[in-house]
Amino acid sequence: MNVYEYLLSYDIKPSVQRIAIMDYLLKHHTHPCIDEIYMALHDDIPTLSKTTVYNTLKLFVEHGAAKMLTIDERNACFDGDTSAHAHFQCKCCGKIFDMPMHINEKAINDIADKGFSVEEIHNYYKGVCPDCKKNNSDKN
Amino acid sequence: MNVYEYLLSYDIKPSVQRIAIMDYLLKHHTHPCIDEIYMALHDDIPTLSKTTVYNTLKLFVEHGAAKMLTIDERNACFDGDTSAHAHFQCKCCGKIFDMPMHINEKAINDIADKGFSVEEIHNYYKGVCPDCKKNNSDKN
DNA sequence: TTCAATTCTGTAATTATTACAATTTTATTT
DNA sequence: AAATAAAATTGTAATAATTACAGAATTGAA
Repeated sequence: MNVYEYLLSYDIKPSVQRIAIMDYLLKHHTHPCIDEIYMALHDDIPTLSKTTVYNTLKLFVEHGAAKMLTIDERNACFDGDTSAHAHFQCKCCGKIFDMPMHINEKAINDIADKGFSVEEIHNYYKGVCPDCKKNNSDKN
Repeated sequence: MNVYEYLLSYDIKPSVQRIAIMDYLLKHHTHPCIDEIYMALHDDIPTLSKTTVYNTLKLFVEHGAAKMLTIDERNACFDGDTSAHAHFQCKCCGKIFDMPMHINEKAINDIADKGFSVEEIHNYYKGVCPDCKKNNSDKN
């Protein structure tokens, strides 16, 4: 399935901009922020507006085609991988990595039993990634 | 232990402002944002500056006396309860509730085995709280 | 009491995000 | 194919959260 059809499957009308943004999300697992996407696509689509990137990602999230991450304190990041998975952000380089998510059914049930409707599960870790650990030890 | 000693135990020099802010955090489990704290303390300390609230919370987080939550998309929230626990934010009213955290030792070990140093575990849910569920059904 | 260090304050600057009106593009109807 | 309507995009301006910073106030030590 190409990106055009992929967007249609989420009830999103494909446009040049939307296809380019979704394509970027699907091909780059860097959990990009608005600016990363905007700058990356600016070469191909010089008329692209940052407002369009904002609007488009909001649309994607509303239609379930992307997820917004509020892991980074500075600004929102976006993930084209909508499957259940956890994340790890390196405090040193800021990169966000994908990690497997182990859903605890009992924990969810306990919350539901208290009368809460659970719609989203967020799970992430912070620490230092292997690369930064290596680089830091090299300095000594 | 009073708040004065509590701050000292985290190597934080107590001042009128710091004591008031930590006291607010310890007594209110609402996961307040900067503005909530600022407005709540403004009556008692009319000279309080919002910059001081920012600086103080940053200091608390650095010393481990408070945790910053980036659950709410609008602005950062703060938690004086530094024990390991999860959260639930209601998409309707925005309130953040405390939930028990079930740490999955195996998941942490798997991440560590990949060469990552895990320093923080974040776990939260989003959905609708019991009160909002009730209010929404009342409208029908 | 004097001096130095720390803390606090208020304003200005910065940055991310949103609002909105005008323009462009796309789809539909005649 | 031209005219019309609807939707999407753009760019600028506004908003809001956060940070930078310099001066004032407070604290602690000599």
